[in-house]
Amino acid sequence: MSKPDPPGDQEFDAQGFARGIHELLVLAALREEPRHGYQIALDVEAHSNGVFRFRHGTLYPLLHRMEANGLIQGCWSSGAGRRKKVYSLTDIGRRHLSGETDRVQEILSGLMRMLRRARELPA
Amino acid sequence: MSKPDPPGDQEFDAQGFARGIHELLVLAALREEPRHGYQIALDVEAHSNGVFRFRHGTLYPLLHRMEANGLIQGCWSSGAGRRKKVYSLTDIGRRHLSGETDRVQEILSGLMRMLRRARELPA
DNA sequence: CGATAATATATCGGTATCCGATATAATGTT
DNA sequence: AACATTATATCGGATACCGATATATTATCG
Repeated sequence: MSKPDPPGDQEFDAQGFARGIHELLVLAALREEPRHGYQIALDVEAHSNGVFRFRHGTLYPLLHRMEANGLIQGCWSSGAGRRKKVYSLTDIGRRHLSGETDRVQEILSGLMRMLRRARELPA
Repeated sequence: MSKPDPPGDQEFDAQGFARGIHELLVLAALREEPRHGYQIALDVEAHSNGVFRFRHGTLYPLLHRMEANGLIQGCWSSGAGRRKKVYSLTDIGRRHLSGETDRVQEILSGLMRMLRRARELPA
């Protein structure tokens, strides 16, 4: 009763945040301009200094899910060359990104605070 | 072949980090002194400003897993009152915590960098 | 030109995790 | 006596991650 979330618009909470982290990375990667899947993976890897890496078995199902959920929209590039499905943010996705960024940053801050605390202890 | 990890000593990587975040929180909570499960939950909630909360269905299986994996060790308080299982860090758990803290902080830094990047963009 | 690597997308299935629901029981409170 | 809180435990559904596998095009190199 307290969760009227329509399927396709579940939000990150501190609990689910871990699960949804990849989703947020995709949204962030699409912030500037549309990209196709492979590009997103490279982008995320580059901008996280190689810390985050998408596996194929993770990336493509994720993109399908996010498209089904209305966060992104993909269209096949009709040009020459290899077929690519280029994704762009929908309004929902854009709102989602800006809305959740603050919250996730707060979560990360809390997390770093806890880790720092554990570090600073004398023994 | 590249993963000789004995069961019970899997480490966080950027991928698995999300999965193991609760584990790290438990380790951090036990850094100072032994605590029992319920106490750990309250501690984590307090020190994360309520951002992280353990559900029962998450906490206790997690503690059992971590004990089975040798990261923590629990013993039942034999005193009066409600029965409590008091957990303390093992050497492995302590090493794990200090070893992974750096790495996770690096991961979080990378994550925050990406989010900040997405925020700073003009439109 | 033929072989190999890199690009690019897709799906399946095993496994692990999270979490709501449910159960139990002792203690504190009113 | 009734109820809330403390305290632990387990089960099962839902979901996500990821290795493996498949397919096809383009680039590179000998």
